[in-house]
Amino acid sequence: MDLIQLSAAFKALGDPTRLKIIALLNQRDCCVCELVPIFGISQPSISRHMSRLKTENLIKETRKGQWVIYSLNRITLEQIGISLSQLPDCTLDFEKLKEANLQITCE
Amino acid sequence: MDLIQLSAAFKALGDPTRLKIIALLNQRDCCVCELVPIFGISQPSISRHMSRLKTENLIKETRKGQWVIYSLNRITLEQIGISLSQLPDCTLDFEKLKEANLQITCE
DNA sequence: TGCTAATATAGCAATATGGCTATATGATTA
DNA sequence: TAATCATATAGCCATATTGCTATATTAGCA
Repeated sequence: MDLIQLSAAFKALGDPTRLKIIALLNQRDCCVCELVPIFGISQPSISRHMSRLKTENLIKETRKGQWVIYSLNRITLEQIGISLSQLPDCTLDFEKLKEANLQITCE
Repeated sequence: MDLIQLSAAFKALGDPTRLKIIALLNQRDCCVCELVPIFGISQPSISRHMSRLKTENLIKETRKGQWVIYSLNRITLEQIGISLSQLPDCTLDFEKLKEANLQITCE
């Protein structure tokens, strides 16, 4: 997971409503019509949040009759945690800085 | 760390520039004037990103003469990782749903 | 087939975000 | 004290976000 993907995932988690949806799905699968009364916002708003979370691969959906059951994609959530503790190496950036003589060496 | 705080932290990490700043600071402390040439964006833009990261307690600053040395607040970063793997309990929300007879029980 | 329920999409408005330039502030040095 | 370097803040603009309502789509049932 590179920095661009990771920042996009964080952005998706960076909304109180979406993060709580993740917390709810962590407990059990839900459909949109259950989330609407929990949050007290409109059905289309919830639907769009789900779409956003799905784009970032944070959730999966299964149709069950007239309902769409959303469930947490725990693998992605785990990967995010791992990526956060294993941030990429930026040595190249620091080397370029040194070459350009822009590195600060105070003391 | 509650969901509101956590989502704010994720929002701060949810920008490619800020996340890379975090990755850079993970390697070594930096001042603003080193980050400017790395990103190729204006000094005020970097400064504002730092301010945002500081607000979310993700970084610390120390003045060293004319420079402000920014360093990673590893404790906060760790807490975020922990919070992500220990999402809060939402039993109450599900109970309210049940009371209101809005819980879906397909099959 | 026609009606209803659940979900998704389109389009709008208010607000937030992230870039910029200009300028202020703080510290060092001539 | 005046000039300079590093950083921060203010204000502007373009774009993204998040809510809404109206409407389309999809599935189940009389």
